[in-house]
Amino acid sequence: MKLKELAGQLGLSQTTVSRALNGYPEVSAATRERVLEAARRFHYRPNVSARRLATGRAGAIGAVLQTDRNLLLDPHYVEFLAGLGERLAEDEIDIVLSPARGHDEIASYRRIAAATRVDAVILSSPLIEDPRVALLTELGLPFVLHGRTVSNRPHAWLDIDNENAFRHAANHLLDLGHTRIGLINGHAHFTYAAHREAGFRQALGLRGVTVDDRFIAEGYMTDEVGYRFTERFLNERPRPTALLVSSMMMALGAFRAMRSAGLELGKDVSMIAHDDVFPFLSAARMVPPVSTTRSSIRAAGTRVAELATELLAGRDPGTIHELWPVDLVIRGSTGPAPKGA
Amino acid sequence: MKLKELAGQLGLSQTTVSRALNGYPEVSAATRERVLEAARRFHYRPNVSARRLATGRAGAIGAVLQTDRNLLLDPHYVEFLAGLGERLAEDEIDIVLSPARGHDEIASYRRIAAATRVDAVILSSPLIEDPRVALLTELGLPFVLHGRTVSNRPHAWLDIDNENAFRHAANHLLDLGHTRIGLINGHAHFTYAAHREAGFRQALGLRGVTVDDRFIAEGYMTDEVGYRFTERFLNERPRPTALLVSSMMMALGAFRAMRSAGLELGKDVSMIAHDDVFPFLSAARMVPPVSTTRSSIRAAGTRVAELATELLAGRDPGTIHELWPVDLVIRGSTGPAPKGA
DNA sequence: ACGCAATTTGAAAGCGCTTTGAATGGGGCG
DNA sequence: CGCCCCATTCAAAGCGCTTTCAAATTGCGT
Repeated sequence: MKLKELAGQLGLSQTTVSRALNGYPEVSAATRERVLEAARRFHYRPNVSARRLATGRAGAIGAVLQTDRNLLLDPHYVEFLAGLGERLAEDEIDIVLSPARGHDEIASYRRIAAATRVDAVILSSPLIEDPRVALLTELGLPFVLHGRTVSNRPHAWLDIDNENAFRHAANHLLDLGHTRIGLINGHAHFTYAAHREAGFRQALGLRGVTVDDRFIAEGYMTDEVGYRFTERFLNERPRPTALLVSSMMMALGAFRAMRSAGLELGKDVSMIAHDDVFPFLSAARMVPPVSTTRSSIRAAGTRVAELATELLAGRDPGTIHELWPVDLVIRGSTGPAPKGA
Repeated sequence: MKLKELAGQLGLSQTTVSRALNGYPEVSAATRERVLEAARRFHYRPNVSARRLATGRAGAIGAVLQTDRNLLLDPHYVEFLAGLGERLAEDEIDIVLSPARGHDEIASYRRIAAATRVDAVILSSPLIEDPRVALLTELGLPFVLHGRTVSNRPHAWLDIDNENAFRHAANHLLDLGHTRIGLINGHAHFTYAAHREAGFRQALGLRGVTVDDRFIAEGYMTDEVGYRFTERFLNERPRPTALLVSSMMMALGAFRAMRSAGLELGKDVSMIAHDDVFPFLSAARMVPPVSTTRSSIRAAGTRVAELATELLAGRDPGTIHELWPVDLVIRGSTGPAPKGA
């Protein structure tokens, strides 16, 4: 069933039917209702390619899938994509995935821009200085950045306030009397990791607590890495009495490492982890429940989708900046620093 | 630069230029070369939407992203997507991602079929009896299944020989004198997990070794789950002397659990894990190197992409069946059963 | 009643490509 | 030398939708 046929059935012109379907105002309410009803009845579905050709829009947004690094980081990325995709689906916008090997990532973006198959792209996990912003600006390909990076080009971004989140978390631990606090972080070249470390250091610095570099570690945000770093930290003497952890994945490993070492979470060692709110991984339901800095990465994806839509509607990227506050949720995994530790 | 302009520049008709560009035979070699050169020089890029409209093809293949279950299974899925996408990219075919909550997965496929935005879809991680095959057959949406399921509808699939893989692996352990062998598997409703268990049971059965159900476990294929099951197994008395593990992710956890228990891999406990060949997770480089049943899931993605292309070219889905043999790679993690265990 | 503006509808011209069917020119053959 | 066939090329007709511009209808004030 194509538009022409539908129009024929209704005894109307394609023009009117098209307008009725797309919500243009110059159609009478009665006609619109009639058209919508008929469209439903005949299961009319506009042909996307035709629409795209006529409007000059691809109706799709691109995302690059790094295929040779960080695959273990995926749960975070996929969760973000889930939020992004769910929101875009409402507007009938596709999300098209371009796999790219890390080394020719730049080439990938060039290809995407040249291919004109997407109206915009989403950038994730930016580095502290990320060349992609300049590149896409030059290519004229609209984009929304999830995270932040230094750049003098005005561009759209949404980020969570990692620095404050970890500052607050560290402060909370300091308030509880902890002074030997470890940080298990993502790779330091990522902005979010740098921000978290900065917040952490500032909190300690303001209280005159020296940061012990042996207790700062960075790596892939996986269970295993969490385990290894925690194990290493706990073998130091004196060992840290509290841990700040960048991901719930890592926290799982950290938790097991403590148990292996015969230490009790929330008593012998306190922990606050960053919680991206995975549906299958509830910090609240763990035993003990884990204190977290919490911010739904899926919600961020949803919002980024909206921002992308606004961008395509013509909004100036330079005006699109959102910095989300992060909740600090205190639960059983944090307790006063043990006395004689 | 559009086709018409390019044709104008060359003093040729659109027809000829289009044919030259798309490799049709009725263009003289000289003309073709001239056209290709000009296209390059003017950075000509065909408009995808126009081409899609004219050919009636979406130029895209769909993949559904389960957003509320199995996200931890993602590394496997994403690795598969990477292979799929890389191959499809060569043919300028997009991969579009449709996020779907598990409960309305069926609705998602209906929506995808109705929207006509993709020419085919890829099905992953099939259940033993998977309703999607019947659904898509009825909807008339071509698809390729990665894995297998019972269905009387002829359909295209590619799978690895999980049953034989685990039979061989189990046989190898039996040859080494192991009789108490544990199986740490993916969820049993997935076909691949069922096949692996079947292969495992057959091998033991043929040697008259009874399978101890306490040593069979299934769960998400993550590090953590591997750790927990292994820990549980090792606490039994007598404990298993060997383990068959469905994923390298799980194997990492299993390995740590052994270490925690003071046991040495390859001596006190042997292990063979299934290796999907993640670029960042090399079984060969571990200490000790891990024996594996090996089959690159990325390569499978690549091949599925090719099969999908053939499907779209008109090949009968009923003729597309590929069952890949799986290598058994023996390394240091397997050794003779300990004497007095 | 009449004229004018506002409302509603329609015809037709694209959007940029593919593909059908026809035209052109040159070469081989009798 | 004339004819037929093949290799090339082209003009034009779509593909299914959006959108411009014009036409038809309605409503209103005077």
